[in-house]
Amino acid sequence: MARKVIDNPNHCSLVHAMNIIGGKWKPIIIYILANGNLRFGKLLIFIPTISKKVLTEQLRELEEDGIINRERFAETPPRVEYSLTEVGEALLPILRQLSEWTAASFEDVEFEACKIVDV
Amino acid sequence: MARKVIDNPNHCSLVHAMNIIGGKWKPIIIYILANGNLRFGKLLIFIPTISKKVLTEQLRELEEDGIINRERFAETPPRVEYSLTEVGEALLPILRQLSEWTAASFEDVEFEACKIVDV
DNA sequence: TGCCATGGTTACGTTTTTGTAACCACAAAT
DNA sequence: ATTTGTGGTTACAAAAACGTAACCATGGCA
Repeated sequence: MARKVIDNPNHCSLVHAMNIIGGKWKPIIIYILANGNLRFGKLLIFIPTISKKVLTEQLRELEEDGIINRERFAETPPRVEYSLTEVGEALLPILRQLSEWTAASFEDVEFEACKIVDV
Repeated sequence: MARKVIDNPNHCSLVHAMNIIGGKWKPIIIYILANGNLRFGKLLIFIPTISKKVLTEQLRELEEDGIINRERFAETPPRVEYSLTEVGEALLPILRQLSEWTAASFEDVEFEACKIVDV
């Protein structure tokens, strides 16, 4: 299935950035992976409202863009672990600032409420 | 028309941020308004691929979220000027970092190619 | 009197994104 | 021999976003 991105004739870096992290789920995936490697199944549990299909799609695109690594182990049942690349890690301080900006600018928003819990 | 936002039961600040700036056009609108107040018609020219309808929608939502101001002058034909609020201005350094991150991480992306030209 | 420009709105249709549910391959355990 | 668990894929349907073209109100101007 061909991937759709925003038309970006000027190669604008902001448009490019939004193509990479601008999906409904991608910032959340990145932020969750910031806490360490995670298997596909765990990601599904951490993001309870995402569907298998969409999670797969988002992970593939993030991998294609060099934001995350995908490591498949030769086991059965299969085990696959996702982790941030260096490029992906470099995004974290910016996402954190975005969170801080929201928390500071809007009431009823707590900083970092997307917290990781044990599953 | 009811506005659709991502379900955010935990009030996660990152999800909230993406609800506000995560659209296809919103970061671009914000970045363009960073250069000064602009009338509706000029915005349409600066973003040649957006439609009237969608621009109106995006501006209304940004206004509702306190990111931009809308000033209507009592003239005919009508004149309406859009500008960033303080909250919107606070977003600019973050968007700039996002641009820099993209430019540094990906080839064929120039920093700040979304430049303002005279119209 | 009629026409113009601005900043919209509306109805409608198309495209894109997201969701649902069923299915599959593999090997290990029962 | 059958079941189990993981990490998917596939066909299909629903929802959301986006685009197009027509329309409108206002007052100034010819």
